[in-house]
Amino acid sequence: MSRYNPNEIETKWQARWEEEKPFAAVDNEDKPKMYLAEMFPYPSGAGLHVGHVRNFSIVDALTRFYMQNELNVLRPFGYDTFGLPAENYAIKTGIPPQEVTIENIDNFRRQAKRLGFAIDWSREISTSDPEYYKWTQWCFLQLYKKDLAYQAESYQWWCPVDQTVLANEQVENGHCWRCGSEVEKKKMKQWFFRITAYADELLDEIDALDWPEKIKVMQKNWIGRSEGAEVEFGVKASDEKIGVFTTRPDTLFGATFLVLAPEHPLVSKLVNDDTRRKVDQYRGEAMKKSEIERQENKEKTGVFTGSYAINPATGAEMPIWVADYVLMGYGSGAIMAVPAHDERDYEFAGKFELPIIKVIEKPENSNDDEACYSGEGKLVNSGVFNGRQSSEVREEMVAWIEGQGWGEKKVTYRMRDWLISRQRYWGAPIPIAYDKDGKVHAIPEDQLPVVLPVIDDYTPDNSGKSALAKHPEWTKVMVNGEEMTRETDTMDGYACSSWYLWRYCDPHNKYQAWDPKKVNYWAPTDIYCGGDHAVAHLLYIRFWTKFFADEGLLDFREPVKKLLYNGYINALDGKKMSKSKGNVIDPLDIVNQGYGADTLRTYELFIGPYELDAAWDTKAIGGVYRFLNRCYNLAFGDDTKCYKISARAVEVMRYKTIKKVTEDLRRNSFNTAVAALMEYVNGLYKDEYSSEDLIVLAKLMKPFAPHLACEILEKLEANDVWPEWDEKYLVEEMVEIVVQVNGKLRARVDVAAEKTKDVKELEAVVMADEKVKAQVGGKEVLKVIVVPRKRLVSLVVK
RNA sequence: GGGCGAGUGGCGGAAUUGGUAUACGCGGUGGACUUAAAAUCCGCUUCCCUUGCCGGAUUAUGGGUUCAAGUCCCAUCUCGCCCACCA
Repeated sequence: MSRYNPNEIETKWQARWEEEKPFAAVDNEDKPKMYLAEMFPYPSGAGLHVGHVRNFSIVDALTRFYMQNELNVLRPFGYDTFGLPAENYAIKTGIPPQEVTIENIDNFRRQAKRLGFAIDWSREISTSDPEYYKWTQWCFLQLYKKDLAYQAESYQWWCPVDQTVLANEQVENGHCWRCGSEVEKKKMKQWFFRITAYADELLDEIDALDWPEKIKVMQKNWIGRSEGAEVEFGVKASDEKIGVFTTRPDTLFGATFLVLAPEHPLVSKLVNDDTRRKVDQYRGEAMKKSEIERQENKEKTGVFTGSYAINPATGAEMPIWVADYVLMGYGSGAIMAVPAHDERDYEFAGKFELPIIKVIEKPENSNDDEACYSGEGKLVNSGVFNGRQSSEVREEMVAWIEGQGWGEKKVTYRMRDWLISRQRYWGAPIPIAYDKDGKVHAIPEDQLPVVLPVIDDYTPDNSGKSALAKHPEWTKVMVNGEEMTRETDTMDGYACSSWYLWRYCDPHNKYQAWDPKKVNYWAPTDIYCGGDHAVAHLLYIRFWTKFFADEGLLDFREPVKKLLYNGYINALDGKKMSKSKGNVIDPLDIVNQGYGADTLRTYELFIGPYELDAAWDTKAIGGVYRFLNRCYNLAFGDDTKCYKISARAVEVMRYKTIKKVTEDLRRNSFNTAVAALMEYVNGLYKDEYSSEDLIVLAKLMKPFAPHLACEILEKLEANDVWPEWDEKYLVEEMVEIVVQVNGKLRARVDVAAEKTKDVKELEAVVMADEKVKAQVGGKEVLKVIVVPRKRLVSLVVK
C-alpha cells in the first residue's frame, strides 16, 4: 500500500499544468463568463507570506469551482512592482530596482506555481514594465486632456535631513518621525487628479455595490458630502465679504460671531494696529502645528481680529475671531458661529465671553443638553420663521438667503483631489514637459513610454525633486520640434493599479491600453478579493472606471461586482507577523516540511470565516493533513473496502455533502465546506462506500486540494465536472422527531419518513410514543405545534 | 464624542429563514495494533450532580416578546473597527 506523499503528487500535476495550460482563458467565448482576481501583490524580497496564500487560496477555490461548473473563467495574475522598498534597496546597494524587481517576481512566480494556483500565466503583468506603464502614462494624458489632471501649488511637510516630503501623519511635534529633525513647510507645485469631479457619483453608487458594509461606510466617510449653504457676511466699515459654509442655515439668526482659520487670506486685512501683533503670533504658532496636533488639543484657543461682520438676518454686529478649530482645508475656511446650537462654538463663546442667542427650542421629551442643543426643534428669535420646525424650514431658508442675495445653496466634500506627484525615482514618470517659459506640454502619445532610465545614484536631494532631475541628458526632450525639460516627478503607485484589471483582459496589446471589446466581455470583475486598500485603491479604481466610461472606452461604471475583503493571518500569539518579532511563518517551509500545498491551502481556508482575522496554529494544520491523508487512503488504500454499491445512508450523505459544499462555496463559506468534506470522509470510513463516493469526494475537494483531487480522479478515470444533487435523494427512511414539552427537549421519536408529511398523522404518532406519554403524565395538553420541516413537535402542557 | 460590528467549551470555530446549541478541527484522554515508538484505526471529551441512568445549568450580564431565543426587542458591561474641532 502506497503512502500519501503530497510533494510527489503535487510536482507531477504542476508539471502537467505547466505543459497543458488548462487555465488559459478564451476571450469572447459564447459562454457565461466569470472574471476573478486577487489584489495583485507587491513582490517583496521576502517572498510570499501566509497572508498572500490565504488571499490566493480563496480566489483559487472559487476559480476552480466555477471552472468545474463549466463557466468561461478568467483568473489572471500580476505584480504591483513600483514602490519604496525597491527604491530604498537601490539607494543602499546601488543595484537598480529594475533588476531587483525581476528577481523578486521570479521568486513570487516560482512560489505561486509551487502552490498550484489555477492562473492563466499568459496574462502576467508588472506595473514597472515599460510596456505596461506606457499605458499608465497614456491614461494620465487622457485625464489631462479632459482637465482632470492638473497642477497646483500646495504646502507639504518637508524634512531637510531626509530630504523628502512627509505626510501629516509622519510629523510629530514639528519633528520628523524618522530622524527627529524639525520639519519645514515647503510650497511645491504638484500634480493632482480631479477625483472630486466624480464625488457625487462615487458616493451615490456605493449603496448598490455588493461590497462589505464596512468598506462602504469607510468610502462614504471618506467622500464626506455635506449639504448646506454658503453665506456671505459683510465686514463693518469695509468692502470685504467673508463667505462661510454651514450645514445649518436654519440657525442663521443665532449666528453671533465669525471664526476664520489661521491660514485664511483675509485675516491680515481684518487686523488693526492693536490686534496685529497678537494675531500674527497666534497664526505663526498654529501654522507650525501639524493638523494631527491641532486636532489632538481640543481646548479652544483663538484671538480677536478687531473687526466686526454684520449678520444679514438680524443686522447685529458679529466680532470676527481667528481660531485653529476652524480648518482652512474644509468649506471656505471660515464659519458662522452659532453657540446656542453647536458644541464647539458654545465652548468657544463660553471661554471668550461671546453672546449666545437661542433660536431653536429643544423639544420637551429630549434629554439633550439645555444650554447647547444641536438637534431639531421649533425656531424662535428667527423673524418670520418663528414657530416652524428647523428640519422642515432649512431649504426654505436657503431659498430666502438666495433671494436676498446673501448666499447660495452649497455642497462640500471632505474628499480632496488626489495628489499623485511623488519625488521618487521608482514610479511611472509623469508624461509632461515644460518649455523655456515654463509652460506645460503633454508628451505626445507617440513618444510614450517615457522610460525610466537606469541611473547611478537614486538618492533624492533637497531640491524637492526626484533623483531623475540630476540627469540632464534624460530631462532634455524634443516636443513638437521644440527643446523642453521633462517633469521629473513620478506617479503615485495607485495610478498604476487603477486600470490593471482591464489590462488583464488584453495584456499584450501594443496599440491600445485595452481593446474595449475584450474588456467589455470580461469586465467588470465578478469577484475581487483582497485584505487592504479599503478606501484609496478601491476608490481610485471606481473613479477611473467612471472616467473611461465617459470616454466611451468601457461600457460599465463600476469595476467590481462583488468584493471579498479577507482578514489577516496573525501569529499564534495574535500579534501581526513581522520579521522583527521573529514570528513569521514561511508558507513554502510548510509545504517543504512534507505537508504539501494542498494541506496548506486547505488549512488556510479551514482556519475560520474568510473575512475575519485568524491566528496561525502550527498544530491545527496537522488535522488538515490527516484529513487529506484519509482521502488518499480511501482512494489508494485497500480496494476490497470499496463496494459496488454504497450503503443507503452513505448515498444520502453523498448528496447532502454535494448540496452543502455547493451552497457553502456560493456563499463563500470555505471553512464549513471543508468541515462538511471531513464529515463525509469520516462517514465513508464507517460504512460501505463505492467508487462513486470517491469520485464525488474528489470533485468536491478539488477547489481546496486540487492536486490530490486530480490524482484521485485520474485513478478512477473520472472527469471533474461539478456533481449535482437531487432533493429526492436526501430523504431518509426514518426521521428523528424532537419533542419539546413546555419549551424543553424531552424526547426523540423515530418516525417513518412518510408519516411526517401530514401534520395530524405526525402528531398522532408522536403522542402515542411511550416516552412522550410519560412526559405528559396525563396532564391536559393545551397546545400542539407541529413543524414537520424542522422535525419538531412542541407541546404546551398544563 | 459619533457610527458600525462582535461577545458561544481549554482553544479556532458551527448553528444559512426564531425550531435538536457546542458541527468540524485542535488540544486532552482511554483503547486497538506494535518488542517499543511513530504513524494509523476506534472510543470519550460544555459544565454540575452521578459508577451509570435520570436530572439540572449554560451562547458577556439583566430584563422582555414567543409554544420555542445564540438568533428578535430594551438596558448594561467588554472588545474590535471606522470617523472625529468637517462647521
